[in-house]
Amino acid sequence: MGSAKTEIFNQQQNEIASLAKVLAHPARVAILQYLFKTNACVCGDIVDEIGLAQATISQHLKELKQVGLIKGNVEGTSVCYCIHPENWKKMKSLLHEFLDLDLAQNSCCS
Amino acid sequence: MGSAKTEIFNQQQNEIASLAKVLAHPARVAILQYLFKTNACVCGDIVDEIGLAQATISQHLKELKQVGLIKGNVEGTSVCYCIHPENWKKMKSLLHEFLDLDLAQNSCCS
DNA sequence: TATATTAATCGTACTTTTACGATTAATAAG
DNA sequence: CTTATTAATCGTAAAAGTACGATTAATATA
Repeated sequence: MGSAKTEIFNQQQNEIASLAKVLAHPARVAILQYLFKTNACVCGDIVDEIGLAQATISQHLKELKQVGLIKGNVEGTSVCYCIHPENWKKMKSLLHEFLDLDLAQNSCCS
Repeated sequence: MGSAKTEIFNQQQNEIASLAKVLAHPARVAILQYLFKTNACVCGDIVDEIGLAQATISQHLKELKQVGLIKGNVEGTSVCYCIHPENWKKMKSLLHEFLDLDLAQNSCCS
């Protein structure tokens, strides 16, 4: 039905999925990398850096902001974006916890 | 248009997005966690463990198999699944590389 | 005040994802 | 050979995601 049955999963599973979902588009990955690279906050340069329409970038920025990975400051007519350090760290630890699950020494599927 | 403009992004960005996309559903997160937990490979138990229809689970398993995170062995009338250790490690290092980008000591957005 | 600039939002078209019942294919058991 | 079991695939409905032009809102400048 196009929408996941989140009720049947626990909070951690849904959180991991939500965070992964926001990383599941190359444009958003590129935006985050660009924000890390420029360090100083950036606004509409993102539109120039990435080759997508202004409306599309704005939409992606909204999603990144909604999960809390970035924050934006209004500066005159433009808006300055940057990584949200605390929330980035939270995401990191949540994903690390999942990614670092122990691999079985022997798997039955050879 | 529903499909991402992958041409305008580099390979790393597209790979990160692809891997994130497969983790972007709680059912697939739950399946992976269950495979880690059971260690020994599992087949249709996954359908019982998670409360989704057999066809839906089969679809999710297909996606996990397509990105290489799991593999399946036919055993009689049932199929045994497990984590693909090498590919899991590859995904881990790719995502770690991205997640561990350095945070700026001072961000201009206060 | 009028005009320019910047970014968010609206409306829309199209694609992909999610979910499930029904069917099919393959193997095991009688 | 027939029947049961298991899982993949098909078909389909509904929801969500992607992208962009056009519009709107807010601020800066002349």
